[in-house]
Amino acid sequence: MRSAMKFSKIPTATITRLSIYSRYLEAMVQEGVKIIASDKLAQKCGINPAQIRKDLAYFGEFGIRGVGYFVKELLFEIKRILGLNKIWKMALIGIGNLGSALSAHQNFIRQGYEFVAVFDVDPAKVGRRLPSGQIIHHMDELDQVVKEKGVEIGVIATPAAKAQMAALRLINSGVKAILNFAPIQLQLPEGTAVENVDFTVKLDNLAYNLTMAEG
Amino acid sequence: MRSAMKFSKIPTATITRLSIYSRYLEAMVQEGVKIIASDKLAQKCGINPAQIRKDLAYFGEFGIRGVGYFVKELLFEIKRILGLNKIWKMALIGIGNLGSALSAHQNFIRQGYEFVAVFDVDPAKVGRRLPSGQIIHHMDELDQVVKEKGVEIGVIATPAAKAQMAALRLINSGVKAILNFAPIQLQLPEGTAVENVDFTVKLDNLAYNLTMAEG
DNA sequence: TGGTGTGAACAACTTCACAGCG
DNA sequence: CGCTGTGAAGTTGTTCACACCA
Repeated sequence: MRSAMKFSKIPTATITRLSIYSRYLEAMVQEGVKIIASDKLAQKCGINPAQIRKDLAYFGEFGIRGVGYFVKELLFEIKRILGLNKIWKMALIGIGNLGSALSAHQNFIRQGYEFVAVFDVDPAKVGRRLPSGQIIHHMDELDQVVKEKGVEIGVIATPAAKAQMAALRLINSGVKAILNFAPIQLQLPEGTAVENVDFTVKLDNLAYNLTMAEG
Repeated sequence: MRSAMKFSKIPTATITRLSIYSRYLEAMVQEGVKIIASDKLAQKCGINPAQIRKDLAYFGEFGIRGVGYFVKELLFEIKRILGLNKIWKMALIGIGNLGSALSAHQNFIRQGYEFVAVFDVDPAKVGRRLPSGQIIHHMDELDQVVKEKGVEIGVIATPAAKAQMAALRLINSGVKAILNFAPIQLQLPEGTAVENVDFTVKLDNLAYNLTMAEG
C-alpha cells in the first residue's frame, strides 16, 4: 500500500496558488464583492491571469464567459478542492519558542486547522498547560495520543537534531502528513506528504540577492 | 536606478539548493569528513547528483574529477556565493507570538544573521525589553533606527492587515530585502527582494495531498 | 578508474493568443 | 461585447549520458 496519489498530474505550484486565491476571495466575500474577473484577481495576487484560468481549469469550469467568477461560489469550490471543508487535526512536537508561538496562533482554527495535542521531551515542560489550554504530553505518549485524538497532520518544531526521529514516530503512529519547521531534509517513506517551512533558506536567498545587487 | 540584478540568469531553485548543501557541508565539517562526492551529497539532500554539479557549475569548478569535492573548501565557496561571509543586520517588525519567537531564535546568529532592532506599535510593548535584550521601539522611530543601525533586511511578523504598510516603511527607509511571515502578497517596488514564509499555504498543500490520497 | 563538468534531450511549467460562449 | 477556457508556443528548470581529466 505504497503512495498512489491517483491520477493527479497537477503542479504543486497550482495548489499553492489556489491557496493564495482562496485568501483573497475570502477577503472579497467580507467586502461584499460578488463577481471577480481573472485579470482583477491576478493583479491582486501578482500572477498572470491566464495562469489563474489554467489553474482552475484543472478542476472544472467555474466561470462565466464574458463575466467572470462568482466570488462565493469560486471560494467554495477552491476550498472543496483543497480539502478545507473540514477541520484538520494536528499534533505539535517541540514546545520551544517557535512551538509556543505556533500553539498560540489564532489563525489556524479560522483556517480549518486545530492542534489537538502538543508534545515535548523536557521534563520541566511535560504536564504543564499552555496558554492556549493544551497540556504538554511526553513523547512517550505520542502513539497513544495520536490514535486517540485522530491526529492527521504532524507539525515539527524541534531542533534539527531531533526532527527526523520525531517525524518517524509520527509516521509510525499513522500520521500521513508532516509540516516541518526544522532546518533539515526529512527522509521519510513514500506516501508521506512533507512540507518544509525553512526561513534560513529564505534568508540565504535574500542575502544572495543583496550581494548580487551590489556586485 | 531600477533593479538590475546584473548578469544573473541563475535559477532561484539553485540558490535555495546551495543553502541546503551548505547545511550538510557544515555538518560534515563538524564530523571531520574531508571529501564528498556529488552522489553522496545528493542522497543526503534528496536531490539528483547532476543537479548538484550543475548548480555548482554556474559559479565555477570546485571539484576534482575522479575524487569529489573538498568539504571545507566547497562550504567556503558556497558561503561566499550566498554572501554569508558577513553578518547581516535585520530589523523585526511585530512582536506578537511569532515575533517574540523569532527574536529568541538562537540559530540566526550562528547562521550569519542578527536582529539589531525590533519594533511594534502596541504602547504596552514599546519600551519594554525582550528576553534577548533588545528594547522594543515604536514604529515611528523606524526610519531613524534603521538608518542608525544600518538595517539591511526587514522581517515582518505583523498581522496580515499591517504587513503591507510595514513593508513600505522599511523600503522607504532604504531596506532592500524583506522576509515576510504575514499571509499576504506584498506589493513592492522593483528592486526589492521579497521572500515569503507562509505556513498556511503549506498546510493547504498537505490538506490537498491527504484529501487526494483518500480519493 | 571513478567522479566531475557539460552539451543535448527531456520534462515541467508559464504565457500567449484566440476561438467560443454567455 | 468581454472574459473564460484552452491548444499551441515559449520559457525555464531537470536529468541523461558521456567526454574528460586528476
